Amino acid sequence: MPRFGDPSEYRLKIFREHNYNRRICKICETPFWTKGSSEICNDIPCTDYRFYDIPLKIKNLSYEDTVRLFLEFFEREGHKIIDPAPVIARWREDLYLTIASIVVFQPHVTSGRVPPPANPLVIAQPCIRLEDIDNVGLTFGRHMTSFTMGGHHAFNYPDKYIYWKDETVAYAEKFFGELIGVPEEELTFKESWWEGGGNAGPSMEVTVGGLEVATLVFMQYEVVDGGYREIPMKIVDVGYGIERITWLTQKTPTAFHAVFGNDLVHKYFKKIGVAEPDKDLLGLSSIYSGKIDPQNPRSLEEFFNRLSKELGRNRDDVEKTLREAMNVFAVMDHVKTLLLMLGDGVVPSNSGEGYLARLVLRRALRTLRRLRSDVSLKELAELQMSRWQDTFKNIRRNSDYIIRVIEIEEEKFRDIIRRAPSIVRRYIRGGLSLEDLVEIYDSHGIPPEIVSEISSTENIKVEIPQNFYSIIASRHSRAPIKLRERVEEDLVKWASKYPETRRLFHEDPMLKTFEAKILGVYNNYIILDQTSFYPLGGGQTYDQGYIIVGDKRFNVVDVRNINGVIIHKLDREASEDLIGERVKGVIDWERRYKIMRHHTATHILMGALRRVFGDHIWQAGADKNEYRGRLDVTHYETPSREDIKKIEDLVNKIIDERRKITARYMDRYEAEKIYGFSIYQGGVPEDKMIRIVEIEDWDAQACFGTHLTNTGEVGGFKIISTSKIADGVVRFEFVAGTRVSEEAYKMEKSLREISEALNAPYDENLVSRFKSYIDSYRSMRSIISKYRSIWIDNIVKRLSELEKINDIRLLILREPPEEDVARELIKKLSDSETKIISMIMIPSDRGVNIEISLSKDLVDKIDARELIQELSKYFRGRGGGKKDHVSGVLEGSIESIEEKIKEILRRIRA
RNA sequence: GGGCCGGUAGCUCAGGUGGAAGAGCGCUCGGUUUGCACCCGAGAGGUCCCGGGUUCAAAUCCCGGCCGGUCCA
Repeated sequence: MPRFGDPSEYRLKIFREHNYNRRICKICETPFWTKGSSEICNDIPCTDYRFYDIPLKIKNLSYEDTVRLFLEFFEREGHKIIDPAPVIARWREDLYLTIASIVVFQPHVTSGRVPPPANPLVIAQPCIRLEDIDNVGLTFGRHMTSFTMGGHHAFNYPDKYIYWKDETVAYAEKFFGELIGVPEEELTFKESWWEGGGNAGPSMEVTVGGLEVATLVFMQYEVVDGGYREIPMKIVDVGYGIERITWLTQKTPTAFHAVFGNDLVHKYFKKIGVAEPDKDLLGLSSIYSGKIDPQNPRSLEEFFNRLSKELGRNRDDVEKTLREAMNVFAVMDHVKTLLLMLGDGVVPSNSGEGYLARLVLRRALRTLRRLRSDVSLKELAELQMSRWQDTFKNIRRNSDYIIRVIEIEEEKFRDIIRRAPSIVRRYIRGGLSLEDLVEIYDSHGIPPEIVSEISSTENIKVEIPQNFYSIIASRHSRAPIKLRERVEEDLVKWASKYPETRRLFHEDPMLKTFEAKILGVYNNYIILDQTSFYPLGGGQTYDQGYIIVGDKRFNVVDVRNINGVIIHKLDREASEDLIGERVKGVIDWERRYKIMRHHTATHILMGALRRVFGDHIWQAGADKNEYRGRLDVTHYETPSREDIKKIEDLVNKIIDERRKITARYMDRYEAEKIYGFSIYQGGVPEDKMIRIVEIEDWDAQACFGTHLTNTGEVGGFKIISTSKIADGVVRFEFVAGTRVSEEAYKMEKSLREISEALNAPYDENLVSRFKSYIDSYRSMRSIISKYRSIWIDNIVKRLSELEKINDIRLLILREPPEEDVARELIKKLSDSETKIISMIMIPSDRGVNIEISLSKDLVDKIDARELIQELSKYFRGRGGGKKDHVSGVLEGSIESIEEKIKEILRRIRA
């Protein structure tokens, strides 16, 4: 696959007209375009950070200033400003995080199915990328896990051209040259190639004094079988690095100083308890930091060497100071990313997007531990919340939730650390192998550095391989994320030949019977021109019922939706002759109505949960059938009894208020604007017009399902169970309408059974009656234990009366009332007495269960195992045990076994 | 969604090659002692997560399930 596009892709008119020269970098051999005379590409690592020396017109932009400058510039240039989307890509099936501004428009716009909200447009989109999380800090802010991509996009349709490469380069020239004031010879366009998400195209990296400030991508191919095919829509996908530009204009030592503010950086060092590097060290570090390549540990060594040499300082002191500072920067970065994620409602979890939040959080906690800081993450988060809450509204809006969740997660991490020593010790058997290390991390989440700390107290040294985390990664198989259910391919192919089915169930959700025409037949599947049968989808199960054709009746057993064509599965094969026939359809209305009640109840519940718990409640799965509704949501703890009562009361209140329910098609961008992204609870339709189901002033969701006309029709609501199905995901199961009565009956039945078993009347006294039974049960137990000791005393008192054989007393407990007590007794006797053999014999359906115990002094003379062996020879039994205690089963009477054992004992001396 | 680890006394956990259910802390009682994890002695407390299987015998081995933890996507 070619790394670069054809050179002609980059030979633009604008470069020729504006007198740019194409050069090849002497160091990295990358082609680039410049008006200057430099023979190197002006990008790191071929150069140091030279941008500190480049004079600009605009100075000291804050992050917020840069965003405004960028948006307003492109607005003046005819772009419409679009509000940013959440950092959690809830509209994407294949992605958890918004990793670039173009993600906001995928896949619905880029696929051509939905027009963009404006064209061209500009957006300042906060993004999160975790691939380089290990590099954060090391590079002084070149890498950050969260950043804002200043995107300007133009979507060129075959019949509608907006603009392409020349205009894009011209914008960059104007923005960086005229507006920011970068001298023209300092602006460099490096030729490059971009690929991602199945698309590809030439790109150009805009660099200033070693800093890459923008990437201009021209999406024009799709990757097919390792080759490239031109796509009909050509997309300008440009990202300006808002943080980089902020850094460029402020010329602070690190991007963190520029973006977070010097004040916050100072506070972080102070709170964490790490000394800030002095001005000389930091100043020089920043210039050389461009040479650091995190993939190459030696580049870091060289960086420290170079610094200490030029400053004439101790090499190790320099390294220690800077490494600590790098860690502080990493914590700053992680906390900001965490605020953005939590602000958008992610709940930390052991799976899904919640895991990514936990990953960032745990890494911050580990870094703080490495710095030996005892500051709480919560405090550090609060510091940053005041920095960001005006810029990112969701951080302010959900601040209580953010703090609460950080507290909970910190506690969980502390738990792991607290438990770590005993877990690690479990693995230590003379040493710890790599396999042990991997398992400790993989199964218990304890990182090797903590293992090493713990094992060193036991004088065990642990070697941690450099590539530890890639070893972990390689142990895990890669499973595709969020796989969709598949319908058989031949069905899809068949269905695609037919027009979309008219959806009578949407036009009138209360329609019970309908007439239609058969359009297609395929085995036992048929397609109609219109139908009232609801197909499986949106977490609502399909309808059942029957259709009548002439004098034949077919039961409908399954209904599916294939791209708008609804296929009905019948209980038997239908003939193709039926095509064109009129049919009457009848849906199982009782069933459907129950399903609708559960579906509408789900929406009411969703609204209630978001009000009781907060904006972090998102649907993680749902299922509604005629028997019950099930809703899985993201939440950090299982709801208490009080919470559940509150939720039930709230839902029932909404039911009693008879709120209006409306379903209508809306422009998706308008819907997003009015209701927010929370309309996408059950997935995202890839259409311009989306169906919004709204419960008046309570809940609005993009939903395909059938709903009641007002909430009163739900009739009633009861949660029947809640459970935690994964960390951070809570499942609610509930019933609505007439099903509430059925559930109540089930509970009543249990209570009645209890009352019958107690022989007590089924009335309000049942509970106290039950409690008194429990009390008498307890007193019985204590009485029994008294009788037990009487029984034991009796036996002990008569020990002297026992028959002696060869001076050995023989105690036989025949069918004792309690086997366990008898066993306990013979064990105690064997401990306290001498010259005694105690036995238990209990008849069973297989013979006699026998147990023999020897007092300690007899063990030298007699082996209990030999005893049982010998007995089993006579009585066809089996048994074994230890030399002072055996058990087994023998076929014979208790008396005959007793005689035999006496005989054996008499023989012993002989 | 997948992999791995775990579930034993109120708590933290041991036991795990099948053979009589354990420790520390906590609790109760008695003794000792005016002080910050006092000491000594005695005692109570168990569905060894649940269900099935193998076996004379299962906390232990096998299968299924439930619950928790963790890592990866």
